[in-house]
Amino acid sequence: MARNSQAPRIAKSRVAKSRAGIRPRPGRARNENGNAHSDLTNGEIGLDALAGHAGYAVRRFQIWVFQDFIRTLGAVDIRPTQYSVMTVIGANPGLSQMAVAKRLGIERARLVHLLDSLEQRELVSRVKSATDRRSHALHLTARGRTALAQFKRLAAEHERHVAEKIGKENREKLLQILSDFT
Amino acid sequence: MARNSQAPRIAKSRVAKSRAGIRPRPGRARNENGNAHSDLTNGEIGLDALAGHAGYAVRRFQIWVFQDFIRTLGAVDIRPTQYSVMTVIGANPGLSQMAVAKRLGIERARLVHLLDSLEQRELVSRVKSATDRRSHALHLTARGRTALAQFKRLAAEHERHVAEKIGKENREKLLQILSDFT
DNA sequence: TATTGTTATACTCTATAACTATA
DNA sequence: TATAGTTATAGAGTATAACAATA
Repeated sequence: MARNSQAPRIAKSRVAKSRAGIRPRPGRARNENGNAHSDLTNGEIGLDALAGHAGYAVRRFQIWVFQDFIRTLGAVDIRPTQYSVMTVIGANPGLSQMAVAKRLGIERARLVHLLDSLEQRELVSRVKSATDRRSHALHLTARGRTALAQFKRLAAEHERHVAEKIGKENREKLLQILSDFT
Repeated sequence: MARNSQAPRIAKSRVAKSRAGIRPRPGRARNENGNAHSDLTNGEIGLDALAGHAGYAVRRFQIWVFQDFIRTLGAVDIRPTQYSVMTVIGANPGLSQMAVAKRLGIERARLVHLLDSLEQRELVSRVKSATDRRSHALHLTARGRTALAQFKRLAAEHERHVAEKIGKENREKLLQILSDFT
């Protein structure tokens, strides 16, 4: 083990850690609530402490959902953010990059790269705005419209996976609870 | 505008885009559903197309929740993942790094850096396991236990913010729906 | 002066691979 | 051989700052 070894070790630009002298009570593990692993009697790692935290559950769920989305749309190589960009442009052709970025909560600097990639694939095109020559009007190409229709069918399949995972009613309740965040 | 300008432009390792000839119908914007901005009558950007997508709502909600967590625990400089690591170690002292990583769905390589930072701040310590000298038993330091108690009070305040945002009942329903992901 | 799109940088997070010391 | 911890690297994603063209 490099860390904590007695031999001097080379560390590039990282602060020295774990001074060898400091070691806490290495005896029988006792948890911070005073009980000796009472939450481990089932052999699993106790996480009661995180159970009441909305953010933790939401994070884990979001990871699952995105992974399923990426898997389900893997054959067409479209990720969630790319899908959301194409969907917004498809429903609102002519939007500027700023407008799309604001609507989706994406940094405009990042949208540049997302659009570069979609434009290379000839799914989206930038058109110079006639009224404001600083801005681009965004459109789907003919190919992009056809492709988006397919992406939407796959996304619907993905939504069915979500419904299978948490239950149809729960999915609908979830969408209702989070409707402000759409 | 550098992009699409007629003058030659230097592009480092990026594929040439937007051949100047190809420009889609720049006329009146018409959306891909065939209706002319029927979803824009209120002056807002239509997103009906994303409304039924659980992943999108969950992503936006998760961003909000994490930002509030980071803000609420900003004074103690603890981020969600650091909090979850300390909480699991606090509730299950003596766990190995692998066990913590698996339980929280973190890459073990990433946990190394997370623990480096927590160890530098003397909140967590690695103790060589007596039974398996490859592994470290993880413990909170005395300082870590005191600190975690304070973090938990702040996290509880954060949860109240969540309840204010989506409603007390909705928060509880959400936790129930997502209980499998804890 | 302010805004749009762009470029660039830095930092976080994720995903991998390889290395070491152990088992 | 396999596993635990570590190091390193590459790709997303996020957050900023600065710049040119245009308003």
